[in-house]
Amino acid sequence: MAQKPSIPKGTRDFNPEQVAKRNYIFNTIQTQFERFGFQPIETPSFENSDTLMGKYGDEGDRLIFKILNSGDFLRKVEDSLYTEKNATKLTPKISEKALRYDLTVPFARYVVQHQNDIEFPFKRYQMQPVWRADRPQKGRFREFYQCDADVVGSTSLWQEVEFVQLYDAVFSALQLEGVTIKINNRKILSGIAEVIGASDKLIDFTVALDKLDKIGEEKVKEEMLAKGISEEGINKLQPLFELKGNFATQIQQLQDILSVSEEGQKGIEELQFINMAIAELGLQTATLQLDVTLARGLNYYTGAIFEVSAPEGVKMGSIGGGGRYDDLTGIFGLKNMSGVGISFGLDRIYLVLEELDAFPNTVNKNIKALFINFGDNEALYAMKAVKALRSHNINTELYPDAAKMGKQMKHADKRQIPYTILVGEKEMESSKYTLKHMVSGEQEQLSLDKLIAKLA
RNA sequence: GUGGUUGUAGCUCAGUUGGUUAGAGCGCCUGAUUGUGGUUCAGGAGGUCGUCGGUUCGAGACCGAUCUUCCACCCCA
Repeated sequence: MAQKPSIPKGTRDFNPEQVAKRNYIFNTIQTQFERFGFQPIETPSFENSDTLMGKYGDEGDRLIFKILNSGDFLRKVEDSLYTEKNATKLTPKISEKALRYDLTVPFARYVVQHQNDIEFPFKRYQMQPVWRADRPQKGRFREFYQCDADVVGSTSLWQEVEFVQLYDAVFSALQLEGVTIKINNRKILSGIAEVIGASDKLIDFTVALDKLDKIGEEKVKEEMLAKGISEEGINKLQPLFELKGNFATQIQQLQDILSVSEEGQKGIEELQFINMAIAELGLQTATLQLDVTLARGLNYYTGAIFEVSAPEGVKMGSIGGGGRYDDLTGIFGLKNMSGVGISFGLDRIYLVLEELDAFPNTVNKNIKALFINFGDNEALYAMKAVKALRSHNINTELYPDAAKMGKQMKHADKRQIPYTILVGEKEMESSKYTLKHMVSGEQEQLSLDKLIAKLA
């Protein structure tokens, strides 16, 4: 009868230590979000399917977890549709709800739905799990947390500047030094596509360009050619493959390439604005880097595109991403509402901190001392001390059973509790408490006041 | 969704061309030690070899399916 228990692939249980570490990351991000003026909202874990479907491209639709209708959901399905076995057609008939795929689209829905109650510009943050029916890999799960901060209702580029500062603030607070904030602009990509006569193939063009790091110049050219971009156009890209120098000099070179594209020029202006502001304001530990091959979320980004990569040497995909979307709420019927935002991948940040051994020791919320139980008389006496310690904000507890002392000590040892406190007949007579430091093994006799002073 | 990979005790892993009762280290339990854990010593428990089916006199090993792990694509945090 007993079945071997298991959890679905791509999901995880978290033990107390892991939860403590995750909360540390959550709290750090939350503190910075609030410092920058963002306010929290939450949305349901599942949405109506039509809210989500079609917002992330075909690939995205495939990765959305659909929720089966309740009841006798097959009864209403026409026989012909059922026997056709076409999932794309059948799914909408048997599933009307789906699990949240990211936090941005539900946020857009939220803004449109509550537009009359929202004071714009609206800065919100949201830290909730999202689900993707992806095939799991390292740092890639089917249930994971995103921590998003977005602003809607402002086209000001100062927002982009703020988000670069926010990324820097969070990763500095996490003592995760050396992350790279990559930035690009949709208008630059459009401009380049325009210049090479491939405006209608923008997505194909950028998807290929995005792989430059991974597969190299030649393969990128091959892929572009295969997607129908002319050889002449690809030749015009040559200067792009040879971009060199810092942010400002790369911008200079881009300016030459994009001189004939109005949209490209606009993108350059925006990047210049952001770069100059950041150069003036400075960053604590992160680096801002122009990356013209960066092409994420093109289904809705219209201006800046951000991606954060882990410090060099850590093998991990991006640990954050974001960008500006001029018309995300448009699909829900609210026009002219520009948004810009960033996301932190909690689970990946966890893996990076773990790999770099960068969690502080203080994440542990363990109790500071365990009272040894010598029997009901002694336990009642000890409980009074427990109560006194707790009233001084000292985390402590009494071992519940009068078990053998060895067992109780071992329990304290296993839980890595720093102190044990012994209160037996001897101590009760002298009104003292025997405090044992578990690492050194040293013991001392203390009055209650001294005990509190020592552990507080 | 495509291609590959992994699964043996709580954990990490051995297990020969298919051959008796499947092993080790660590961990766990008991005792040496009825007011002292982490060290030591003695003893002990624990596995339908991921699951289902097939080949065979005989399967942990070979074959198939399925689930799971990890990796590369695709895509993405």
